[in-house]
Amino acid sequence: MLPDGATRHVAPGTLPADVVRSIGERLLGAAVAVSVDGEIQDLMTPLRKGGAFRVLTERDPEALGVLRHSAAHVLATAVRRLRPDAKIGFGPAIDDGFYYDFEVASPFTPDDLAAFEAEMRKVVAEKYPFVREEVGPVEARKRFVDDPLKLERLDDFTDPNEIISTYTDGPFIDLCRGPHVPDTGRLKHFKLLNTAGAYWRGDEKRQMLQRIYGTAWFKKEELEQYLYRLEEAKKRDHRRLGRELDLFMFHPFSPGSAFWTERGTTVYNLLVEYCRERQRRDFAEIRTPLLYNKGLWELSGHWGKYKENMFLVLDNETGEHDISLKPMNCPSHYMLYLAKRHSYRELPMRYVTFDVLHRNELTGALSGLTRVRQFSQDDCHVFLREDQIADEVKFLMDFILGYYESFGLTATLKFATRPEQRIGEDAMWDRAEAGLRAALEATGREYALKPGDGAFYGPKIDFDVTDSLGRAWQLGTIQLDYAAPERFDLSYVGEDNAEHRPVVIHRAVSGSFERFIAILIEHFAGAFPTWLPPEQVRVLPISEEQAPVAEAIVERMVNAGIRASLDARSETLKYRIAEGARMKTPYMCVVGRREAEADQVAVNTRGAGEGQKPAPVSVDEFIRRVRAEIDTRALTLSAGATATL
RNA sequence: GCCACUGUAGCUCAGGGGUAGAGCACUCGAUUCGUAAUCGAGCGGUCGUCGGUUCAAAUCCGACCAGUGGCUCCA
Repeated sequence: MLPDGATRHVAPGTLPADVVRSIGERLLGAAVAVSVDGEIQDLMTPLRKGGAFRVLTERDPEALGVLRHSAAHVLATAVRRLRPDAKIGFGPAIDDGFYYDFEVASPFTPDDLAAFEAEMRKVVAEKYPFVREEVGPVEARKRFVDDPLKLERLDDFTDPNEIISTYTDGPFIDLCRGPHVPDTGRLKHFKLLNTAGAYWRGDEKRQMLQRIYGTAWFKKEELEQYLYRLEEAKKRDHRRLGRELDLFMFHPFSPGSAFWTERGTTVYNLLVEYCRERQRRDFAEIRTPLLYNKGLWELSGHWGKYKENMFLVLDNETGEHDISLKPMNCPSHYMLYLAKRHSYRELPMRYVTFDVLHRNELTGALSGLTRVRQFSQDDCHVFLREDQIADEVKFLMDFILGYYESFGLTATLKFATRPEQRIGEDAMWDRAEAGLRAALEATGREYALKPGDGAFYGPKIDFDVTDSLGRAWQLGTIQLDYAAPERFDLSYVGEDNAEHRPVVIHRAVSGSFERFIAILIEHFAGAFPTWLPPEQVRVLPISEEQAPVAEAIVERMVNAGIRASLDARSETLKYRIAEGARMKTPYMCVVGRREAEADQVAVNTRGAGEGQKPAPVSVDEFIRRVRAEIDTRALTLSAGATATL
């Protein structure tokens, strides 16, 4: 069945290429692959079933994955030519590109990368067809006798009747499911990007392979756009903007912990305040200690499962390292819950805290503000009855998504189930997963399934936001926990006057303020909405003559609760405008003779671009508008508008 | 923690066995300016740290520290 409704009847085993040829010879030249009932396959894999048949050309987004997968093979072909000793691992297509893993005696250098790319261009010029063959496991093993990694992969095929496919392009053969483009000549616009180490099969106990990353596109402009996008993303990088906007810094004396400048601290505190404000009504804020004896962690299970990540402190009296900085808040919240008897009437009970946490992250895992050793979460623990789970999850989800929305952020949802390393019995996990999933589905939102990705004490829903480089970061989370109430013997008194076991939900919204700020910096490219930046308004007198008037205007703004400052330096207006713009100040108010006489300011709005026509607004009116923007936490800047009100 | 790369002035970077460089920032002076960097002068670095090779090391080699990109882990 073709998209136009026509049908072709072919025998099973017919090659898609033949079907495409029957439609048109020209189409065959443009075809990259075909889609049969939504499944993508290449032109040289025999058809096994009929169905909706669609020819994929360079215009179809699904074809890109096929191209990139083939690009990985071309890369391997080139590497094998220049480094015949290289053993091949896996080489899939990924978002925006592809990679291939190799096991080699000595790692690749950047020079090698250039040589491989040049060799790839030769392989492309040679236009080797991708030839698919289907063999049994025994024959397959013969073909890869010299490739131990491929042999290990073949160990997974235990059925002797299994059909295994191989693809050959010129001198290179790979164990591969496909699909592929018809020949290596289809690959035109590509670039190798970098090398990296990667554990064989993602297992840190196995040997480290050398991975080469690359990108490939159908059109030259697409490749150029992609490379341009990478450059632009770097300009948004929160580490760079953090320095340029003078928000925070890092120092080798405390790797993984941020030093917040005066400006950065202002932003940080504003976010904490905002977060606190949104939770004032429905959550109870508490504070608990930072240091604990190991007894608490033994009770919670962290001592066994999480000790590697905890900073241990020497107890001078015992001479033992049996005190630790808390890496999580949960156990301390349970302590406070345990201090009283609770009625079913109190539930759900929500404890929230902003305490500082420390986690001893691996040095190689640290990254700017997104992965640090010291941070604060807006961490909440809800104690509730089992029958309240669905309502509570909905409440928390609405809260989290509403919070993101107020920043213009959107998150993707993940449902993560039991990991291998876990506490609690399977029956408990069955109940927890079913309960959380039901609550999640009741909200009707889309989500991705992440099997085995749950916390060691329970399944969770994660809220991910991506940074400017496309890396996903977990911000919010909702984690269901049946284990902790057991371990800590938590209880409440029910309607029946008997003791019952509550359920605990762990919840974070920002993930951590550190990570959240990183995401916000990149999301706004450093240009925060009016309520958030350290400096909201900068007032610039044109000459010394207006300096006293400008100073008085700043005073009025500050009294109105606006973070305004004066720039009356002996520099040209041009210079001061440029600097204010570089610091991404929302408004720059110029005061010249005309404005001074009329009690006005000429407002330059951030983002309006060079050569904008500054708007004269009365000082009182401008203050009123900025205040309104701050109070509503508006995401756009409009206080500079000239409209007469 | 593992693999690769990087580390030169506060920032961005050039230099690459033989006297340490630029622009910006900063300080001072001049300029008082109508919208995206005014001119001049000055200050500022034992070239990440420690060791080795060498007549001589910022430069070559090694270890360590930190950062970057990945892997593993993870808010």
